[in-house]
Amino acid sequence: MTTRPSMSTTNTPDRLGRPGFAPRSVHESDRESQMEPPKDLDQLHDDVERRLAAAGQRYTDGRRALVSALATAQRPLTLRDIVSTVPEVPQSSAYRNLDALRAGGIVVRISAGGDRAHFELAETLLGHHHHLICVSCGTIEDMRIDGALEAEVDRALTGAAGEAGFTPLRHSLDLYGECSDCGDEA
Amino acid sequence: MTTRPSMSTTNTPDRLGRPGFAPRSVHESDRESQMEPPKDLDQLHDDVERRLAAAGQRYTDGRRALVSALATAQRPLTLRDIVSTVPEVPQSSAYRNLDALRAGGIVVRISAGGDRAHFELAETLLGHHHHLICVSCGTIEDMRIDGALEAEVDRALTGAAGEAGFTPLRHSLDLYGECSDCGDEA
DNA sequence: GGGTAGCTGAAACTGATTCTCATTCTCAGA
DNA sequence: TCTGAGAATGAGAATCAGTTTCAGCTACCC
Repeated sequence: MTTRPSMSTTNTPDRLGRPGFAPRSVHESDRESQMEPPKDLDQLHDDVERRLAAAGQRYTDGRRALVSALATAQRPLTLRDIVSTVPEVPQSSAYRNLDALRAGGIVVRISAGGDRAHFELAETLLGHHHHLICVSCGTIEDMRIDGALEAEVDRALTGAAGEAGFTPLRHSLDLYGECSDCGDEA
Repeated sequence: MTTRPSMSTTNTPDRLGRPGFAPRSVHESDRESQMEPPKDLDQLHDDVERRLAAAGQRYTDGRRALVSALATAQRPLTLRDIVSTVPEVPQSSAYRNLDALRAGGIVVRISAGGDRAHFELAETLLGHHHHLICVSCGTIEDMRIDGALEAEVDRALTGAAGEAGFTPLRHSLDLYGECSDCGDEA
């Protein structure tokens, strides 16, 4: 369960965090050995194109630009971030295309970081990870934790869910705090 | 302007779960022994009143009604839920008072469950807990997990946060899935 | 070339949340 | 009991993220 990209993604091709595209955070050098070598952007685009095709959708320039922006950013972005990074894609198209990418299991939407939604590539592309969320500026960074602990958490949650008659799909484990930038200011 | 990025509870008294007010989920009988006996509503109101007073704010009827609604609900509520439970408090006052209660560390706002925010009593009143979030109907239920695992998660997160130069405040561990109601329908 | 389904951009719309402002309430001090 | 200051309230307007609509465009198949 854990990793199912996102609720709406009923057509997601594969299951658990298959590490994929480039590593994104500074603190994962220790994982590098267990990961496939990071894909480059071209490989990512090929992968995305294949998935969209499987979902009967085209991989247009606009969508390609969005995926590039998300892949390059190394962290979840708000719609505003995305639109300012890729100004040639108007807001409405950005929303619509992110939606198409979500339906294709390429992108997930995160609601944790305050008022506005963040978007990032799905865990099937990035691997399972968690978030560091700055309570001051709302920035979200990726982080990974030990696999064994991950499994234990998953087991505990599944147990608790069962007791409540709840069918588990995935978990989210986020840490709220102050990022180095905001902490320094204080 | 209230704009303080939602989680602005920078004045929250303490970090991770000090158990307090009544137990709220079915699966915590095993914790009961380690908790203070559950407070009743009157005690809760006294506590809240004291905290608000300390923050230089009054505990008016409207605020009291909101706290009662949240305490009675046994789960996080949306603004809509709250207003329909306490129709004598108009929407604008509800938002404003929830804000005051947030500033006083009485209430927290949860953004996990989709588009609309949920509100619940702070962990200093309810004890540390997590959420089961239904991806179909958006309902959120409380749940608790084993204390030892909790500590381990906390340690792991704090470690990862440190590496990223991040000052940890609290974590959130939520399970997404389908609640029994929505699962049954399918 | 013609047809068609999927895309696009602009603009209007929706719904949650916040702000404004006139009015009312509370409470300490006179 | 009265008063003034400041806090709180209620109604409605404003804001803003996100969604929908619609007419025009494009890629692709025949």
